[in-house]
Amino acid sequence: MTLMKSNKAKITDVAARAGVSIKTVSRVMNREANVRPATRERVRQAATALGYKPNPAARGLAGRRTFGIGLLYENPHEYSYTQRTLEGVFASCEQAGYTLLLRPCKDGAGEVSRTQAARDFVDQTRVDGVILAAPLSDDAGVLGALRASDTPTARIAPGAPDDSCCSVRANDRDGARALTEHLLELGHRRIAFVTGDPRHDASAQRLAGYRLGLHARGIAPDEALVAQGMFDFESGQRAGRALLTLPQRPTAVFASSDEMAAGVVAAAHDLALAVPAAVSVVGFDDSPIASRTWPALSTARQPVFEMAAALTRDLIGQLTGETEAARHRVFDCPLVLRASSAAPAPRNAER
Amino acid sequence: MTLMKSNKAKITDVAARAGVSIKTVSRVMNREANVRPATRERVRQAATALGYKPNPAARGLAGRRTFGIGLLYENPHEYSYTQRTLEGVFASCEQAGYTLLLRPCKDGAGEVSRTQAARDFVDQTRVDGVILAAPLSDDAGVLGALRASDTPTARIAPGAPDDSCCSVRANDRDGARALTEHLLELGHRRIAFVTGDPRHDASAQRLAGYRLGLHARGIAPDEALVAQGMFDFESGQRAGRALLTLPQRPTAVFASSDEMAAGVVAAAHDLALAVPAAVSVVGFDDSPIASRTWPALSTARQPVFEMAAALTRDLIGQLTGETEAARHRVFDCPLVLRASSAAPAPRNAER
DNA sequence: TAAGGTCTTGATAACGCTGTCATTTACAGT
DNA sequence: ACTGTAAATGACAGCGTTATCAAGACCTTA
Repeated sequence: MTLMKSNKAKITDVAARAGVSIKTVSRVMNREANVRPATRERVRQAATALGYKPNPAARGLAGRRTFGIGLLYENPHEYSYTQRTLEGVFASCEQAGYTLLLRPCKDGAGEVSRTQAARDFVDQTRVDGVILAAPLSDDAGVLGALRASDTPTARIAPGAPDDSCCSVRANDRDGARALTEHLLELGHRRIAFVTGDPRHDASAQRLAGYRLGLHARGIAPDEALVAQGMFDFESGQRAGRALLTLPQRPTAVFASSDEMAAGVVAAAHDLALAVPAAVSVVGFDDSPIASRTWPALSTARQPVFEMAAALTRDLIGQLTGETEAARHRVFDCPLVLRASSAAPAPRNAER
Repeated sequence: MTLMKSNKAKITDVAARAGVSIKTVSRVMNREANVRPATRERVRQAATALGYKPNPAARGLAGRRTFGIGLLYENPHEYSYTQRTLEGVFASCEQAGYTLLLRPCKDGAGEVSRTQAARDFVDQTRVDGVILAAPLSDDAGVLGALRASDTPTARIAPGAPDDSCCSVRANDRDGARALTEHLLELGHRRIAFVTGDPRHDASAQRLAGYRLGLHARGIAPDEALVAQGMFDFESGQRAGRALLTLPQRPTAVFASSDEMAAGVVAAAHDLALAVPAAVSVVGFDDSPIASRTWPALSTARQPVFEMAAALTRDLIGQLTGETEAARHRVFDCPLVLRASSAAPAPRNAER
């Protein structure tokens, strides 16, 4: 007869092999204090020898925690942003022994169903905590559902951080201001701006940064040079076409996302305007597309991975009781200068 | 005194309210047969009234299944591919009441650690099944670890489908061939090709399709026109530069991914070669970047979402025993013609 | 009307872990 | 050696489900 390797080692097997009670094994596996080093070692060896891995379901049932972190996001206007966020969240989860669960919340669904999605998600998974990507981080329904279910929450780029949730955001305003100043230093005076999705607080921040930059140089804001976008390529292209066919064409366009900036570049090409010779274009984010357009985009780097990783660490810290108060982190957005911005053509070259 | 809403309804509460045993509640919640409609309805109402949601940990512990599906992927050469895959997997998971767990396997880590990552993942999560994105779907170590742990697996774009795993793939060869024929029909004769990451089976398939297309028109293959790429922008740009500075410059370049095609377009711009006037460029995938370059890329659409969703359905079908044999699906890649391909300049315009 | 099913239902034992609390052991101070 | 306190350990009761299996209810059919 064949001696089949028994299925899976359980805590009792380890306890038996190490000659201790299951409780002691539990203590060792959970790195609890008050276990004699020799005992700890004995248990460790038994566990290794048996290839023991605690059953997460049993742990969850007995201990009322799942070691799961949920990431909720709406349909991304830009794939890489979500992906990089996810990677950052994962990195911190892995380090802390947590598992990452995902829940995309399709757009097109009304607010009610986003709320419902959040509710369903926590009911179905019982994650220990959730991370909300923008613009979900400002969705009152989702926030309410999470609070009702008593699930610790952390928010990415919330409009109004509050002290019940950790949060993280980029310093959009200063980044936008720096980018504006970069264009001003190159000699631009007519600088157009393409705004982002108004549901994201970042949109307002970036616009504010742009205005601040102009103001600091005493340039009067011209509302005709501000076009509405939605952070995506299409809206950028549309805005670009509108701005670049203005009677008094701007010499530079600051699109407040790289996607939109790529759209502006495409619009410029369509109009046979060379970038940056005829018009400079800058974006925001330093997403992959920034280095894939031609010419490559000058932009401000949003450290998405680092932001997500830090936020996740904070959330887990809160879960384990290591952290008391909610942390609110702000990350700077350093300029990344590439080929799409240059000094404007001399005056006589303009039409 | 305040009457606090009790914490969470459990199965005994529902059973009590409906006047049945917990087993009957369990049956109703799991849609099992052999429950009288009237009873079923009574239980349903009790469950709804109490806001009852089964505790997944308890379910997992007692029932030896977690209703979790894991998605393992390596660092994406292209963000949107992973993201779209993930969305497709999620869609099917949600529909079937499964939860999606994620595990990125960073590249740079050696094969051992990818294997270890897979092992750790299933140990830590005890998911019911795992989906492997390419090129993990051909990683012997990962495959072995999964088999050893007896975890049902489904593979995206595996090199050699076998009958123990469901799989799905695009018809890369025919798509590439159609794209090649498109260029031939436009009148191109010197068509260069940029290959993809040799670890992906798709790379070989696309190259084969290209060759088949040429062969069918009796065009002798010219190995000087085939450059090695890795599916990413950088390698495409490098290959593009090399190909476009050849003494006998090709009139069209078929880069076997959109990312690389974008790189070729950038290389053409760098060399002041107009696209498509001086050189046509086509890609493969129809990823977001295809419509964001200028000019927008002609390409073949890989229906990633649909592929991932179908594969996940198959896997879940296998888990629930509805499906017996492993299915292997193949999806066509329809051409998407945009602005980057056109008839070559007349002969006398060439150098 | 009784026998022989089939459909419904329930009692109760797992599932593998953590929490609680009691007990044992170790060690410092006298 | 003796007591007191702290550290280390273990017994055992859950945690909230599903699985097993037996029992009861309800039809058919002869």
